[in-house]
Amino acid sequence: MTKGEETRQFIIEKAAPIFNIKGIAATSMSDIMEATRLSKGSMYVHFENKDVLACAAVDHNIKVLGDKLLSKLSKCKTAKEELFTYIDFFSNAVHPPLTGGCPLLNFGTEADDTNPIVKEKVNKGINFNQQLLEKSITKGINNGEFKPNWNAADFATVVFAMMEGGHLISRMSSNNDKMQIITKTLKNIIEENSL
Amino acid sequence: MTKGEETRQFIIEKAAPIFNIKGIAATSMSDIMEATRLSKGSMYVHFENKDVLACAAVDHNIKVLGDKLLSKLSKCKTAKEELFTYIDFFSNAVHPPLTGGCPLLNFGTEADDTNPIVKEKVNKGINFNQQLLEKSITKGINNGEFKPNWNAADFATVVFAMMEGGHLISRMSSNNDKMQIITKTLKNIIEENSL
DNA sequence: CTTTAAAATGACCGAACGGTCATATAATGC
DNA sequence: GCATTATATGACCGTTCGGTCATTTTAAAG
Repeated sequence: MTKGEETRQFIIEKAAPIFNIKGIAATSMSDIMEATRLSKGSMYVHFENKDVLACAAVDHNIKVLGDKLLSKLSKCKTAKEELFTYIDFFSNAVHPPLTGGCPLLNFGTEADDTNPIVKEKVNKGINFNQQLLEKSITKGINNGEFKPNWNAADFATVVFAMMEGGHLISRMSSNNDKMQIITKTLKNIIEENSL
Repeated sequence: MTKGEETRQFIIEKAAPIFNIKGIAATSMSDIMEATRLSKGSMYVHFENKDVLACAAVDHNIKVLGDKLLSKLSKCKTAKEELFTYIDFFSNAVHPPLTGGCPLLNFGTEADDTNPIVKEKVNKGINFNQQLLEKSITKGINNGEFKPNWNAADFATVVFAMMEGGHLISRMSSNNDKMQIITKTLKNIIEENSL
């Protein structure tokens, strides 16, 4: 990795949590300068403008979160274990895997009506999550862990939606109680569909 | 209502959808000037600064949405009707009741780590929704519509979380299919708990 | 109608914004 | 070690930001 690539990566890593916490619009290039201790000119050597940097930061946040999740999932043996691991991974909304909370929720709501590029990145991230869940369920059905008539795609959507909704509720109240109701409910449904 | 109060209200009504669509940070006073066709000085007669106007716009968005919902709910006879009406009211995320989507989601994620006042407004809005749902369920249990062992508070949380999560998914994909899975699932659970 | 207070105006302010560029420095290939 | 290219710097630019204020216009009260 050349010096330039190293610096570019360094900027992204410093910028990513700031964008996730403050949002794209509310984050200034000065914020990134302060965090990286780099000059303004240097930032523009590696990113042609703020939008490009913001996009790179969005990508990085989503990727880091996905990698952490995949790392946990790779240690699972059964499909049920995978689903429980997924739920547990996101179960603490007050102290979530990424500072600032879920980037799909944060960037998604901000980009919604204003930034189609970021919106599409978030959409892909959501689909990735749902497909992960669906694969685990299908795997569990195929190997006899789960009831064969369970609708994998539908439950994948339900899990993702409930976790994101619970995330919102618990972050707004700075209290994880409601998120625990969500995780408990989801785990009960999984148990009901286990053989 | 005096002229001043009228103008203040007029500004709020014009500003509210802009804040809901663009977010607080990305909305400028110039945006509001353009929408209201009022001078900058006039804005500051009625609002001491942008934060105060933004708070008023957040309040207004949440109130308008709540009023629309309560209006629909007031026409319901049974508890089950109330729950179905709640779900149907939010069932179209691509063309939601408020332009820009759910203000609790929009302002909540933006305010999360940066604006404790707005965050608390959103928190109150979430609690209001959950309590509405819980009351309907409790009412249905008490009048024999629903199974007596149904956990009203828990299901209220589940409904709200799933609707918000479904809202996010469907808005990011600009497609309501996933939201329909959510509503179908919720209605099924309600039917299962009906007597 | 007159008086007085409230509301509306737009020029103006300093600060912060995103972005540029000549210059200086450091890394890289020969 | 030298030449060349890539990277880093910070002063600088035009624009927009949130916000102020003297002045004018309008509404409200007597």
